[in-house]
Amino acid sequence: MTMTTDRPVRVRFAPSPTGPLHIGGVRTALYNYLLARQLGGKMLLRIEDTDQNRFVPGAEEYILEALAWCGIVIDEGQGVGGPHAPYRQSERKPLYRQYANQLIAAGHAYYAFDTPEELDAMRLRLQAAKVASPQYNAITRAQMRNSLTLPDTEVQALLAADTPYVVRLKVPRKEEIRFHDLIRGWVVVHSSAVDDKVLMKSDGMPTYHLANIVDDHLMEISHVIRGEEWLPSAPLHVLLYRYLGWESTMPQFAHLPLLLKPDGTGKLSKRDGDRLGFPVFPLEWRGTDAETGEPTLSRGFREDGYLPDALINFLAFLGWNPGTAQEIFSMDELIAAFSMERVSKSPAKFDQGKVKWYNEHYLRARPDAELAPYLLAALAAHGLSCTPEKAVQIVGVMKERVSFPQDFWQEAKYFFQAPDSYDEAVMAKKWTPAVAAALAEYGDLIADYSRDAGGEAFPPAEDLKGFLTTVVEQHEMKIGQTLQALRVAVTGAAAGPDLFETLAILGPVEVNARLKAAAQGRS
RNA sequence: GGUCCGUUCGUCUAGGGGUUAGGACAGUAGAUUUUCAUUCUACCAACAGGGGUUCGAUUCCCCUACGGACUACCA
Repeated sequence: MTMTTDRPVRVRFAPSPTGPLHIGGVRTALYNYLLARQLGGKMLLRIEDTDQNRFVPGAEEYILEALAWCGIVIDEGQGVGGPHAPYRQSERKPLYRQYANQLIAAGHAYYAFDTPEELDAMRLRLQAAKVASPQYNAITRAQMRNSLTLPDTEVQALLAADTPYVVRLKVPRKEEIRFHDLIRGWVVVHSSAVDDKVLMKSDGMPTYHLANIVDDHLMEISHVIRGEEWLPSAPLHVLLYRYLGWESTMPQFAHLPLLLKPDGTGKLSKRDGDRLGFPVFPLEWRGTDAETGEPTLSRGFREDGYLPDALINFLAFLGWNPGTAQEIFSMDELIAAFSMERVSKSPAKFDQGKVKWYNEHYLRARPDAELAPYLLAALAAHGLSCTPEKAVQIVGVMKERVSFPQDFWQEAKYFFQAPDSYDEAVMAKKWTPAVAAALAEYGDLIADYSRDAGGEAFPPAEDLKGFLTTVVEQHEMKIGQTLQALRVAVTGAAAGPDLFETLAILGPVEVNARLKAAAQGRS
């Protein structure tokens, strides 16, 4: 088998625009991209839209946007251009015919005139006869209406009469087909298990199999990295390369393990996301239900608050690992560390908990200034605003305690709105008359301090703590007795970031006002 | 049904003929934080089963079981 290792590395991601890009597709694109970058090769994007019936408007744009959001950069192909344009197979339609003809001329393909009804009948007949694998193949084609069984004159007449036909590959009856897979090693399949696949459909469009091989060859693809669902048809593709005379430049294959549902078994599907409450698409998708025609909304990782770095890091580890203890990888680090040899053979279940963990990690690692816009946006949506500086401060103290950027608003609400209710369990226990008195004095003290500075002073957290210590000592109490009550009176909640940091952000005047409001409500 | 692929803690996985079978997530416990979260520490937890080969197999081979993909004029 030929291993064309010395030619330029060119990989491709070749999705069908039949809907939003699935998260498994994103991983396939990612592995392609990592390999291309690592080896200094090119990453192509080709749109495989040979099925006119399944075309979904907007899907192609979605794919482009999703890849861009993930940081997967396309070097050549749809949306970018390049020397092999067009990169949309529907626009390459005229190109495929000659290869089908070449195959027919060489005796490796033939015309088949069977109607769908005849094909159904054939399958029914074979099933009834308990044939192991009912298919159009070396044996059954002898009973069908094709250019192998019909006299030449009749074939010509049918063709001349524009009778609908397909072109099928003439798969040899007894032959062992071997090919090497980068992940699985040698795979051997007997040709009797491969059927005479349709290469050209009656509408004149090639099927996936023909178009894929022709384009991969023309576009000089060096590695075909795709999902495991393609493994069964790989022997067919090998045959195609051989019969087309391209075996010496046949790409290397790598069939990636599937992504499974988190519960139970089976391939991760669109429905699992809705069922289990997590996205399976990178971006939100507005589609229509295939059966009811109702508009549907599928959530996306982006809209759910996942950071692209986190998603990518997580996805990279679903089926691959560096063999070291390192778990956190930037895209550049992934590029450097990736290797197809370390991709596992077995499928992986999608782990919701782990993505969340990655997201929390990346959220905390992100500079406050980059997180602040999320808070600012939520504020604007609620008709509120604050200075960018304050937003930076708030996300700074909050990011340790949230999983997603959208949580900032929920968690930080009390920085913008005085509490309208208080944690009663804590208040009942901690808001004693003595504590109330001390806190009232504390509020006045810091407010006065601030007023002396023109109402503008925002003392640092340690000063605020110092004031409280002083007041509390005068009341012959311990500071610990007052802390919980102070927090709840000011924020309404029993838990939150460092109390004095919180007070520092709020400012003395506001703190005092809230303290008084809380006291009033309880007197 | 047939063909092909797969099978290590609940999950993602490392490892590999002789190991206390390692890490991460989750879970549990503790420490820190006079809060919660973070962080840190500890604990819990696995080689699908049966045959070989071998001094020795979780590792290599075979079988079984289980799981998955494919089996369209869809990709």
